[in-house]
Amino acid sequence: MLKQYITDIAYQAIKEAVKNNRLGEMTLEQDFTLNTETPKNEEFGDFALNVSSLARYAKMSPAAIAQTVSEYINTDDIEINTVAGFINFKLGKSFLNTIIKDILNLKSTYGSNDFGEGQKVILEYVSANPTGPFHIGHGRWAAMGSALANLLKFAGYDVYQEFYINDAGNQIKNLGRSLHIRVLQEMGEKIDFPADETERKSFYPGDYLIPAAKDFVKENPEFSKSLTKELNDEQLEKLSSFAKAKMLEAQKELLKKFHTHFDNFYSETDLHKSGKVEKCLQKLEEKGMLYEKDGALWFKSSLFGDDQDRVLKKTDGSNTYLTADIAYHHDKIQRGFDKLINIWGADHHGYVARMKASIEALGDNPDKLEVLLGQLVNIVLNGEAMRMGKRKNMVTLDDLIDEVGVDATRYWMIIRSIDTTLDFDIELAKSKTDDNPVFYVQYAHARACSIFRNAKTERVNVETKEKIAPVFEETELDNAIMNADLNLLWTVDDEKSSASAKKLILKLEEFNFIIYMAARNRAPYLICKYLQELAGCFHQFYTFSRVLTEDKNLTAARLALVKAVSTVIKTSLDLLAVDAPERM
RNA sequence: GCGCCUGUAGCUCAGUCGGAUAGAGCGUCAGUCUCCGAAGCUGAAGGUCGGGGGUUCGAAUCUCCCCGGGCGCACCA
Repeated sequence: MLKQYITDIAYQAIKEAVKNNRLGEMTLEQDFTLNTETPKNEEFGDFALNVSSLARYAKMSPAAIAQTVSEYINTDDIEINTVAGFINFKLGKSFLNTIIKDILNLKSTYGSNDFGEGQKVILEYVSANPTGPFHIGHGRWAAMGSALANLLKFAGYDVYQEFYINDAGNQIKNLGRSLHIRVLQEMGEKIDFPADETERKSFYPGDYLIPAAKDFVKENPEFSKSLTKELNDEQLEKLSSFAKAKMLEAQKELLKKFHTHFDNFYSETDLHKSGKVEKCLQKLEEKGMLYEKDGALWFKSSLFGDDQDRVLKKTDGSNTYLTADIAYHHDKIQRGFDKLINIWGADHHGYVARMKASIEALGDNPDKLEVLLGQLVNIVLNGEAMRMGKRKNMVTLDDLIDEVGVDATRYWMIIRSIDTTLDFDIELAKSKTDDNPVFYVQYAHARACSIFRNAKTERVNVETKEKIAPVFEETELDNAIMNADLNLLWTVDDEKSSASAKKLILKLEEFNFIIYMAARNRAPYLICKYLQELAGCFHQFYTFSRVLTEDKNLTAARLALVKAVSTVIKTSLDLLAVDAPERM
């Protein structure tokens, strides 16, 4: 990427200057970092390097350092000037043309890099209980997780996506007992969920079990008839596993619809059956990490930075949720992953310390686990925020998607940094106006595509009814673009046209840096931000530069730029798994 | 009380892990379609970066103390 290129040039110059004793007391052993940035004010140049950080070593004024270093920079086609402690670089046309050529040649791989060095990453997200439909929060993790997976792959990681099914424990029994009530209702019995608030909490009274009950009765008529208000273990087991399978199936279907792909669904029940949980306990025991107290088995997690020790085996002999989770994460490491990245809701942040503690206790590096804590989602309806999680007005993800569509839902779920609470404004996400960044970006892509359509099809002048011949035959269009003389972009004597073209090309180049930053910070929202800026630059270019003209050569040059733009928009939207429409 | 996140323009948010005059979108106001999609573009107004100390050449950014908001502190999952 160009930023790196500039930084390298500057580093070489500093080296030369030091060798010639021009930088005061500066030596090369000194620990300094150079940071090339894009200036806020574009009049300064295309890139800027701040050398103030060298002042303390050189014992010279930043301005003098900038001046001296700039004398040792020699490159073709870059203009250099210094202001105070800054060295400013202005790129020549050859650089700009090369950027377009690169994009046209690299196509959908433009922007990718090997930052991840092929590290094997297991990315775990959503991991919901199979006890009901997803709520809106799950939607944020699903959108963000799948976008992050795409992004990390693009940045050179080897990513494996996994969904941990929390299908063990009491909640599954509660689900079975809830289905039981719905089945009895189906059979015509007058029965309902307990009215008492606390008792009701161990049931799932949502309507979504009604269709499941209908299916159950259809598939198990005799069994259903034999059911009474009292359940034996065998019956409960049958009901529970039926409901669980139904819920899981619905969840999988929705994930698919939501462009979220998992390589594997990992069942907690299977984990228990495999004996891995017991094995993991043994391992902890052997390492002296366990002790008994008050009839329970405890893990010395406080040795590794946790606030307090944690119970792994309850007094009744059963394992806690944590026990299975420890075994699960241990298993991930055993499967050979270098990096365990989890997306958890902020309400689980207390678990990070104990999870890391368990990894360390089992003899691995706790830094292998990276937990991304996502702040929660509020639904904003008519300008009023509704807390999610309140059972009454819980909006399911399915409802939300039906209301605003997959694309807009995904985009809005990704648009904010994971650290901030997301206000999801339903009306705004639905709106097909310029308030809505999704449409702004998609429109830019559609507009670019429409230029290509027009370039090769006959049009009619609305005013004169005259036919306008296509600029290029379909067969020659691609060739014309690939072989365009890009210097023509700069020969027109229209200040605004060339300025907007240059700004646009530099924005295209910035994509490399954005991918690097977004991957490094695990921050897919940066792609949204970038897309909006890129779309803005393109719209501006479009207003100042007519693409389809009678000058075939100029048209080809501008089409090449438009092609580069649509390529990068498409690549970016693909990373977000949001559609890039050719017309809207 | 302890822990994590957070407070930046009227609103929603950026701010590249200490650097140039703090940015963008929306909203407001003023312009802009005989021509490739006006779902667009141009311009203007708008901020003592929650408050106060500290660190240094330099702080929205680091540190400490207050104030406000969200989430969590189970032998539930």
